[in-house]
Amino acid sequence: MVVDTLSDEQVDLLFHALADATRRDIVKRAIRGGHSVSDLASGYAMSFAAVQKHVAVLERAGLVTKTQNGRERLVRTDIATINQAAELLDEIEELWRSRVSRMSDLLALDPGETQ
Amino acid sequence: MVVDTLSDEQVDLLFHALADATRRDIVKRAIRGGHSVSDLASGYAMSFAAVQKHVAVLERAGLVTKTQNGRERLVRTDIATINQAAELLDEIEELWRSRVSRMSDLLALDPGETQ
DNA sequence: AGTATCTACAACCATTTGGTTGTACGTTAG
DNA sequence: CTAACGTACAACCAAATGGTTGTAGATACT
Repeated sequence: MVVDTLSDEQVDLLFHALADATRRDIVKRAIRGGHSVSDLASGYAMSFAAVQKHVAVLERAGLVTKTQNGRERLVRTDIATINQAAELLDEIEELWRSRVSRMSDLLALDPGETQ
Repeated sequence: MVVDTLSDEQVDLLFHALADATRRDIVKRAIRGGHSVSDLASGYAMSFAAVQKHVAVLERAGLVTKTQNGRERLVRTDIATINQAAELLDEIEELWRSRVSRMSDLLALDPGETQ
């Protein structure tokens, strides 16, 4: 179930791509696929080229893929990459769970703070 | 179980804070707590001030908190914020699941590709 | 008291980001 | 063929990032 060993640089690209509201919106809109870049661009108050750059950032991060369809490029979200990002956070939570369960930590915590 | 309604700006801060290997490492090291800023700084090949800035970025994102202890500031990871980030990605995955389950999508997918 | 340690913060700098406009090229429609 | 559309990419610009050094204030040690 663990897909990982993304490099630090790849993880940087991943989270950086997600750190922008427009890009997160594009990811959601591209889940169904079938949206061209200009189709996506029409939904935002910025130039086509700006949206094109956002899509490129998402593409570099592996969050979307583009497939040519005539003169358009159809954008589709790669849900597996979203899943990898979620797993990275799960790993941190797992680390938290395992470390907090040590006796020394439990003794230092208030009774209600263990969960 | 849903904790959300983080603003777009807060989500930006969250993912941006996670988009740096040094900061992700600090988050992991600060899970147990008890590390001062200079303690953390000694582990990286950069100045104290640089690490201090990284901690400030994490603090603004709500990923760590600092508590004064004499002349030091002890840094501790706020696991709830990590959880919020994970939930944001889960929401996207949920969106994917719900949309992909529409008939029009199912018809276009290979039998084994629906899960 | 005097010194060393930990932190905060300002100033500075090179690079990256996120936006713009303009140009060029492939593809579709008349 | 010509015109319109969708895309790619370069050049440019202001602002943010990620690093540095230097200065100053609190706290602890002897």
